[in-house]
Amino acid sequence: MTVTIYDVAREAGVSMATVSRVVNNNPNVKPATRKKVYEAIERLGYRPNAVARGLASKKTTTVGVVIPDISNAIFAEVARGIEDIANMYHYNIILCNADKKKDKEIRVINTLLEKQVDGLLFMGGAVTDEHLQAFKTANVPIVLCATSDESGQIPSVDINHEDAAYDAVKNLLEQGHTRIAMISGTLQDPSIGYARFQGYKRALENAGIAYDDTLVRIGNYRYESGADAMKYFIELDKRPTAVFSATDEMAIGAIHSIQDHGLKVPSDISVISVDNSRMASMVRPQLTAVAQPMYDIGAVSMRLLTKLMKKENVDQSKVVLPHEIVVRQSVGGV
Amino acid sequence: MTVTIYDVAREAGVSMATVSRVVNNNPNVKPATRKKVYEAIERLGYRPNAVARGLASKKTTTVGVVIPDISNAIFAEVARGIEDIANMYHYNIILCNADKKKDKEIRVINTLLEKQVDGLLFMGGAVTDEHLQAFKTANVPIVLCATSDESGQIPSVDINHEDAAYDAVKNLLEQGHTRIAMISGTLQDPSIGYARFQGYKRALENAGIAYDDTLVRIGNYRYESGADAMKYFIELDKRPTAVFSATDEMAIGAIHSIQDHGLKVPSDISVISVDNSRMASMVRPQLTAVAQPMYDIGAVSMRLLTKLMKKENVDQSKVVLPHEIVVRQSVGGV
DNA sequence: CTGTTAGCGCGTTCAA
DNA sequence: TTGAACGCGCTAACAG
Repeated sequence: MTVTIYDVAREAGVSMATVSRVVNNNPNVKPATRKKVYEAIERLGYRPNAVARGLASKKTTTVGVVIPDISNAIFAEVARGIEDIANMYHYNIILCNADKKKDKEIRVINTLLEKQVDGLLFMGGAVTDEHLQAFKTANVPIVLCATSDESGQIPSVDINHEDAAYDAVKNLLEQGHTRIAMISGTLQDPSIGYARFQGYKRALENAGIAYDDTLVRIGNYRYESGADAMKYFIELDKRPTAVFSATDEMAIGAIHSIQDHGLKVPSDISVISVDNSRMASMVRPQLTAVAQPMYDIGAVSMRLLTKLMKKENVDQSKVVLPHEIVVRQSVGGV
Repeated sequence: MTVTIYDVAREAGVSMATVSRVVNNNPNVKPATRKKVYEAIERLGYRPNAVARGLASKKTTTVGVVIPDISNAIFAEVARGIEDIANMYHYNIILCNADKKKDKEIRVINTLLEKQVDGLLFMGGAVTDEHLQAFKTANVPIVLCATSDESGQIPSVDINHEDAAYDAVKNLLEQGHTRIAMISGTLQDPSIGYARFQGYKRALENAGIAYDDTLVRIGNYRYESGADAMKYFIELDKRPTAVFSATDEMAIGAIHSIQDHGLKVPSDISVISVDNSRMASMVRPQLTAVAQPMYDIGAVSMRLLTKLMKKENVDQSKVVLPHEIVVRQSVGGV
């Protein structure tokens, strides 16, 4: 039924070793022989069995990717960066959604390891001791991608989320705002939640503004939660003149909420966020945001992983990509 | 270095066959033996090698997914549906972006087949003879997902794109519009481009309205192209009173373009589209659209694939999922 | 430049 | 209920 390297060998009148050589582009084959083999391959419709190859060579040319949720635009962008580079180096990726749930993450890491992936890209929630434990039993390289790692032992590529938030809020401060609210993600989420919240606090502190927790609402990253948070702020006695949102989507919810209350962005209330997803320029007014280079985070982490897999030595195993503020129309002076 | 089934056997004082049985939940093992084996596994930190398993059993419990572009929200949603169901049936997915390019598609199909996937989910552009050819050499089941197939020989799950477009335009017609423009995708794209364009024409025809090709612009699915097309329509001598867009994103571009020209949606110009992505409710006015159940398309196609892989017989190998119109605020009477 | 020979780690008969 | 032995399809020395 299935044609093997052995069939090709017989058809071409050579040994299977020779067939293996031509399939693997080993130069030690006489051109004439090579030609014979290629013809036999063609005639028989031979297709190399990567599983057998993987068993014999202990390399599968596939890497595992654990991601929170591929249907989230931000992560999908990272995934595209990963896949493009993987493709470039002839790797395939096995994609697993884990929704930032620790149990699910540990589980998929293990099945990925069972599948003998040559490396692992981990994008998740907090990296706990259990994660570290699982990583340790892997004897393949791992790089964290858009995920922070308190321990600092695992190679990683991300932006500095706290600085990004800090810069966003600083921008508001520079426009003269002093009553600045925040729509945060859950503080359990280390990078997007906690770090950005810390950046917000630090920026206020540096400006000598007292932190006021009535000006902070926790959202769930969705549009509606941004709108809800904004509604709350608007109804405050002393409403804020500017809002910092941890993500674009919540920021857009906030903008629409402001407009629905008959107020204007940015003249009544300014809005800024971190992400700069494609949606940022698809609202009116267009959203000013600190850009998170998601595609690059994916691409760079995959590139780093290829180096690790090839045992090349890397000078930087913890890379922090730069972020920058993209000024559009949602922020104005006070 | 790596601990094998053989090490476990020795540690537990049984044969490797027995270890294999307990790992595979074969009932023919005495509980006491099973326990011994489990303990040995635990002690040694044994992890089954799925590659070796795949070679021996000729099953990899992984399926290949070729997708146009994972960073596109629509496809990412499908992918999530696929992965959820795959996960449920203990399959993993290898994800390959192919950008609807035929060459790339053929290439990844082949490498996926080399990797011995147990099945293939294909989401691409047109299904050509070359595709059919590649599919034929696969001896694993294949299902087309959100992709049309002229030949009708391959199992598939999709919506009826022409009907969806027809229904969208009909909605406009029912509101009394007669000058209806269309922002189309490329006609080379069978489902989103060509089929939706045909639906548009058929709806006009049924209403006795002559087709006017000055009222059709081809976009590239992006926001900007929608805005550009709309700009063109607005500057027409006899501008349309309604616009049908092949996708949400272009529709949103159109809405903003209308607003930028000082006109209003829907009182001056109505807008409708097909997709109903999350963004549809993230614009003002919120977008009325025919809903494409992307998650379900992914989930159902994966479910179908599992049946095919298990050689269960399926009554429907060509499933067409229903679409429905989601009325929001972007369409009004003429 | 080419062929022979071992495994790679595991599933699976077939006996016992 | 258990074990011995073979083979899955291929890579990788090692000879020649």
